[in-house]
Formats: sequence, C-alpha cells, structure tokens
Amino acid sequence: MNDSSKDDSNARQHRGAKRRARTRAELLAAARRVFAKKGFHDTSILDITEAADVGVGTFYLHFRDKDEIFNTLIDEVLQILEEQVISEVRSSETATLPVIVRSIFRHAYAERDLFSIALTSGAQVSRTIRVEDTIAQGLTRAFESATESGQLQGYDAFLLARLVTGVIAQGIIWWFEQDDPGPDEMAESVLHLLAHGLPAALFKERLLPPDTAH
Amino acid sequence: MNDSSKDDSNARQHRGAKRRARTRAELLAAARRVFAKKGFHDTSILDITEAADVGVGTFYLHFRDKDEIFNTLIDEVLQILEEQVISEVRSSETATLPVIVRSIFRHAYAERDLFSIALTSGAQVSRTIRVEDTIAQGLTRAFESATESGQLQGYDAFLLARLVTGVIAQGIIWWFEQDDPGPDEMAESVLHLLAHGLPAALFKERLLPPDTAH
Amino acid sequence: MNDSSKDDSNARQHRGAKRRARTRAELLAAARRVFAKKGFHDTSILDITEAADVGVGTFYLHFRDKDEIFNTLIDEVLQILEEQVISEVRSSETATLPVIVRSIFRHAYAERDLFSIALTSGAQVSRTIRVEDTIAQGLTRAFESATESGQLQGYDAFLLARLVTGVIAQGIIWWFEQDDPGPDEMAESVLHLLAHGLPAALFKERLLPPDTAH
Amino acid sequence: MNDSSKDDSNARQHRGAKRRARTRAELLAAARRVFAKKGFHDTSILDITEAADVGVGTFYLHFRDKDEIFNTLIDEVLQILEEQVISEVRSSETATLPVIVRSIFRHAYAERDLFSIALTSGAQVSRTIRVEDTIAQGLTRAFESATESGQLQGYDAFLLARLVTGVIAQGIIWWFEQDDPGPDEMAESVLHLLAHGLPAALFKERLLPPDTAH
DNA sequence: GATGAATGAGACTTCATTCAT
DNA sequence: CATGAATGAAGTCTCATTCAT
Repeated sequence: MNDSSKDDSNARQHRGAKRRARTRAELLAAARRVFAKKGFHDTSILDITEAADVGVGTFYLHFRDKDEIFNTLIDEVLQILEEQVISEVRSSETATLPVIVRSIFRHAYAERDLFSIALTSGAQVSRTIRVEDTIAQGLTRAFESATESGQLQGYDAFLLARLVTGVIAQGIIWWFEQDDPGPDEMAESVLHLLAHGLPAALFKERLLPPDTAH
Repeated sequence: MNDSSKDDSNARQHRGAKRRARTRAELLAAARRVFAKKGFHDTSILDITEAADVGVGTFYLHFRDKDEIFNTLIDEVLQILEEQVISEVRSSETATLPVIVRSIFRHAYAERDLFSIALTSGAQVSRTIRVEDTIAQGLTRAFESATESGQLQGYDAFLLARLVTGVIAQGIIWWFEQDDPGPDEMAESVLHLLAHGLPAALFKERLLPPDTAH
Repeated sequence: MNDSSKDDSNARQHRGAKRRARTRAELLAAARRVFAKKGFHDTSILDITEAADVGVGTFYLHFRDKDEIFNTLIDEVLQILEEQVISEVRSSETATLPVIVRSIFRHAYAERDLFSIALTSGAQVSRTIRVEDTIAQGLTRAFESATESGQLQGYDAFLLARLVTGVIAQGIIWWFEQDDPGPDEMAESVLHLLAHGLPAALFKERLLPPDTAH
Repeated sequence: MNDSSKDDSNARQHRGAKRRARTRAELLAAARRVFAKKGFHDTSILDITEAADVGVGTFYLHFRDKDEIFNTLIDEVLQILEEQVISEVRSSETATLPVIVRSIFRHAYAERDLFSIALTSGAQVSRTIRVEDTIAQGLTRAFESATESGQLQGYDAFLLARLVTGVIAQGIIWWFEQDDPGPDEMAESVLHLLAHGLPAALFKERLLPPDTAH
C-alpha cells in the first residue's frame, strides 16, 4: 500500500467516522429531549429514533439498549459537571464550600432537563450512574482535605457528604418543580441552612400542641 | 323472600365481604414482598398474583393496575407514619424537631422494605404519592406554628421543610444501602447537622488546591 | 374445603384444561399443515397462530418457540411409529425384517407430510429428534437379538442399522418427491436390495468406458 | 485516447480482475469455514464478510444472497467430485461399482466439512443443488450401461441409484458424527452390504419375541 | 367472587440490502 | 471495486387486560 492509497483509505474512514459520530450525537440529543418529555420508562427506542430522524436499526448500531444511551447521557453531563466544578473551584480565590455549592447549582440549572430525569429516573435503570453518587463523591473528596487538617473532627466525612448531597438534590428537584428562584438564590438558601443550621427555637419549643384528647 | 333466606343472604354477603377483604390483603402483602425483591418496574401483575396465590383475574377485582396497588401500599404506610409520628410527638413532653425526626427514622426503619421502594421507584409511577411530599408536608405543618410565633423569621418554611426532607430522605437511602447504624444514631447525625450546620472551617478554608497548571 | 366446593373446583379445572388441550391440539395441527406447506424455516409463529385461528400470544402459552412445537410434532409421530411397528411386528407370526420394513413404510406413507418435513428439515432445529435416529435405534434393537444368536457375525449391528436406515430414508424421500408407487411396492424394492444385494455384474463389469483421451 | 493510456487501462483492468477474483475466492473460503462452524441457517452475511475480512457491501458485488454463495460452494465441490470420480474410474483397470464407491467416500472424506453441511443443510436452501442428486445421477449413468447390456434386468435403475445413494449418504453422515473409521473401511462396509445383502437369517428368524400379553 | 386461558398491542431486535463516499 | 453506515421489514416475545366458566 503506497502513501496515496493510505491517505485515501484514511480519508474514507474519516468521512465514515464523521457521519457515524454525527448520527450518534443526533441520537443522544434526541434521547435527551424525549426522556425529558416522557420520562425514562415511557420512552421507547422508536420514540428516540423518530425524534432523531433515523431508522430504528440505526439505534442498535450505536447503543445496546435504552439503559446504555441513558447512562451515556448521564455520564456525559456528570463528567462535564465534575470538570466544570473542579475548574471553577480551582480558579476561584476562595475554594470554599459555598463556591462548590454555587457551582453545582449553576450547572444543574444549565442542564435542568437532564438533571431532572437523572434525579428521578435513576433507580429504574440497572447499574445506573447515580447523580447523587457523583455529587457525594465530589463532596467527599473536598471534605477529606478538611478531615486531614482536623477541621472535621467528630464528623463522618462520608455521611456528611451524603447528607449535604441530599439537601442539594432535594433543592434541585423542588426547584425544578416550582421553577422558582434562580440558581444563586437557591444556593444561598441551601448554604444558609448548611452554615447555621435551623433556628434553635425548633429544638426547644413545642411544634405541635400536646394531645389533650382525654 | 322470607326471613331465613334473608338471614342467609346476609350471612353470605358477610362471608363474601370477609373473603374479599382477605384476598385484597393477600394481594397487598404479596405486592409488597415482590416490589421489595424485584423493584417496581420489573414486577408484573402475574408476579403479584402468583405470590398471593390467587388467579390473575382476581387482581382486577381489587385494583385497576400496578400503579394503584403501589399507591395503595405507599398510602397505607404513609398514613401509619403520619398517625404514629403525630401521636408520638403529641404524647411527648417536648414536641421539638428532634422528637419528630427520631420518630420518622424509627418508622422508616421498621418499614425499611417499603420505604426503600417508595424512595427510589416513586418517579416511575404516574401520579404517585411521594414519600418526600408527605414528610415535607408534615414538617411544613410543624414549622408553621414556629413561623407564626416569629421564630422562623427570614426563612421560607416551605423550602426549609423541603431541604430538611432532603437530608432525611438521603439519610434513609444511604442508610439502607449501607445497612449501617441503627435509626437513633442516624437521627442524631442528621439532627446534629441540622442544629449546628457544618463546621465553619468548610466556609473559610480552601477545600481544593488552586490550579497551578501554569 | 368441603366436597361440593372441591367438586366444583375440579369441574372448573377440568373445563379449563379441556379448552387448553383443545387449543394446544389446534396449534399442533396448524403447525403440521404450515410446516408441510412452507417448510420449517419459512414458517413464522404468526403463520402457525393464524392457521390455528388463535392469538399470537396463545402460542407462547403452550410452546416456548418454534423448535419446541416442531420437536413435539415429530416426537408424537415417532412415538406412534414406534408403538405401531412394535405392535404390528409382535402380532405377526413371522417377525422378520420384511415385516418391520413394510410396517415402517406403511406408517411413513400414512404420515407423509410430517415425515417429509422431518427428514428434510431436521438439521435446522437445534437438538432435534431425528427420524433417522429413531428408525436406526429400532433396527439396532431388532438386530441385537440376531447378534446374540450369532447370526450377524462379522457385522457391526450399529453401522448396519444405520445403513439400512439410509436406504429406508432415501426410499421415503425419493418416493415423496416422485409420488410414485404405493408403500408396499417401495418396501419390496428396498427389501429386494437388502436381501440379495446388487447384481453381481456391477461388481465385475466396467461401468464406464476407459479413458482413451490420449 | 492514445496507446499508452490504452495499455494502462488494460493493465488496470487486469489488475482489477485479479483483485476481484481474489476477493471472491476469499468470500468463498470464508463462507465455507463459517458454514462448517455455525451451519447454514445461523450464518449471516456479516459473519461471512467478517471472516473474509471484507466490507459487507462487497458481498453483494459477488453473490446475490446466502443461497447463491452456498450453492456455488456446493457446486464447486460437486463438480470436483464428479470430475475426480470419473477420472479415477476411467483410469482404473476395473471400472466397477467398488471403484466408484471407494472414490466417492475418499472424496467426501477429503471435503468432510462441506459434505457435512451439504448433506444436512440442503433442505433449507431454496432451489438447492442437492449432493444426493448428484451422486444419484452419477450412479444412474453408471447403471445405465449395465441396463443396456441387460445385466440389471428386473431392476429400476433410477430407484436403485437412489437407494444406493441413501446408503452412501447415511454412511457419510454417520461417519462424520462418529468420526469413526477411515474412508476405505467405510466403503468396504457399504460395499459388503451392497454386494451380499443382509444375512439371510434376518429374513427368516423372529427379531422380536411375539406379543404374549394375553 | 374467583379463575386462568386467550388475546393482541407494542416493545425489542436482527439482518439482508442499499448507496454515498 | 470496495466500504460500512444506515435502513426498515419482519420476526420474536411479553404482559396488561378481558371474559367465559
């Protein structure tokens, strides 16, 4: 095989690969739209391929099944989330928890459709990459440095990361349902709770009148 | 129709009603077992009727579809949760948040199988009664009295209830996955976080080294 | 459960079972017709259920897949073949090879459609019961008594059974294609060959002129 | 168009033809391997092209479909079989049946993989060239000279050819399954049966005890 | 009320075949 | 000529639901 034929075959391969990549991207984009609209379970392969305007069979050229495309989608977003949060935090002068939390909320807001599906449909996908896991992992890593310098004495870093994840996740879900404040307000509310805890009164005063039935 | 036949038919009706109720209860119990074992989505009506040892058709005499039996199941547990928490809290001398939270964790622990399904499969059921909603509602009610007496000034009671729900829910999920500490330890961890917030250091110190790439 | 309810449930079960059996029989009969007409490979489950005038799903209530119904069909006929041949041979005064061979041909003729499929489609079905195997087995058993009494000295009973099976099978196939003579004439031709072998001339004289090309 | 460019194009054409032939041969060889391994039905065009290390589309430049390549394959082998048997027989001093049969077995042994598929998958291919037909045809031709010289009086040459084919085919199949003796031993067994028929005892003695059930 | 055989819509998946490159 | 991505027809199979008994 001489150079020209090699170039030729490379060029051919390249053209094919480009088309392939484009189709794959169309499938991913379509899946995202359809999942957001109908939810994971009510979406069929046909729904996706029709939305992507490709043949049914084409789907199977790129993904094994619905789980795989879903996981790919989540994976993609989570990877971007991770990268962006890390880069944002690193480049910030004060890489404190507020910076992290705000960054997460901002990203979640930008990708609201996908986060919405991911946070509510996760459990029905076998071997799913759970968003919560990724957030918790990231927080755990952040907390570890604090643990090492003794600032988290008396706390279980893992559990703490998990609980904070709970607040964040619930914040995101509530927020999508309400379509309420912007990401920064949400972040502030969450951060305020995390910083100061609930008002002391809740721990001292009766919240319900006593049972005086008899 | 004479008296005796009337008595007879009454008796028959009564027997019929009892039998009907028993069958229904068997279906619910079976559904619970099967959902816990295979998850909501992977459970078929046949699975349930086989576990209940009744005919397939019998299912439809008692429930419209899988969603309905699932919701009935959740409903049942949530109603009991609500009643128990209220009664426990009312009869406690100090009806403070810790009492409520502990009560919730204890109940979730007692019904772990159902809570586990309810917290992770909720989204795939159309028009589901979400566990989170019930907890959040209860908390909201509790917070309202505090709001009225001005102790929650500056806080949005709804959002707060939601965020606290997030911590509790995540606590329960994590806890089921880890099969970790008992309900009271979990409640303490959550309460500690809610009472004091995270250590101040997390808000002041760098959690990740700055980007020194160049 | 008292007697009357037991009778009741038995009767109900019986009615259900009868319907079930009837449907199954209809499926088998339909499969037989369709296989005979289109061959094994070109027959779809839909073809069978349409011919049987039942829903597609019904098929799967009775058979796992196409292989299973095919094997059931063959099995059925082979079992009848075996029973009939044995009974015919046993009740004959002279239970010699000719009696066996005639009996086989007669039965094959009576069930020509199925034998035709069975002899030509066998290999495409995984783990098929091959007609040839059953015939060969029967012959082997018959030959064994002869072996024991020393009448087959110098012969391998298994191989012999197989070769005789070959003649019979080929006879049946040829015969179906030609739609030629009746079963007894075929049997006679085959038996004549088996009794006397080919004319000695074939073993002595040139059958093709020598190569005189150069 | 000048001479040099004509030469050029001729050379190119020639190169093209050679390449084309090579690809075709690779496809045939690959098909043979794959058919032998997975059987006709379970082999897909993709299987073949992958084994041949060519693109899927290339297949269609050389063959219409799976049937065609299969038939080409069988054709090829049968033609060689015919040529070799004829040449072997012609060059033999005694061109008798034993020479023919031995020659067939030897060739079948040499091409065992293909014969195995051809003898068992034949029926699933539409308009197939059946191995049996070719063998039977050859034998018929051989028998005809005997018929003409009156040595087969009382026999139907066609039927006889067919039955002998049956013995041979069954011999080959059995033999492949058993992976048993060499080609010459098989040929001897078959020839012995064909020469002398089965032992007379089988036609006189009971092969099964009479039915003494009552 | 209880049963379970039957139904058929609808989902999944494969694979022969085409065609732009 | 060779390629392989795309296509969609055709088949398989499951399962919620009905209905005669």
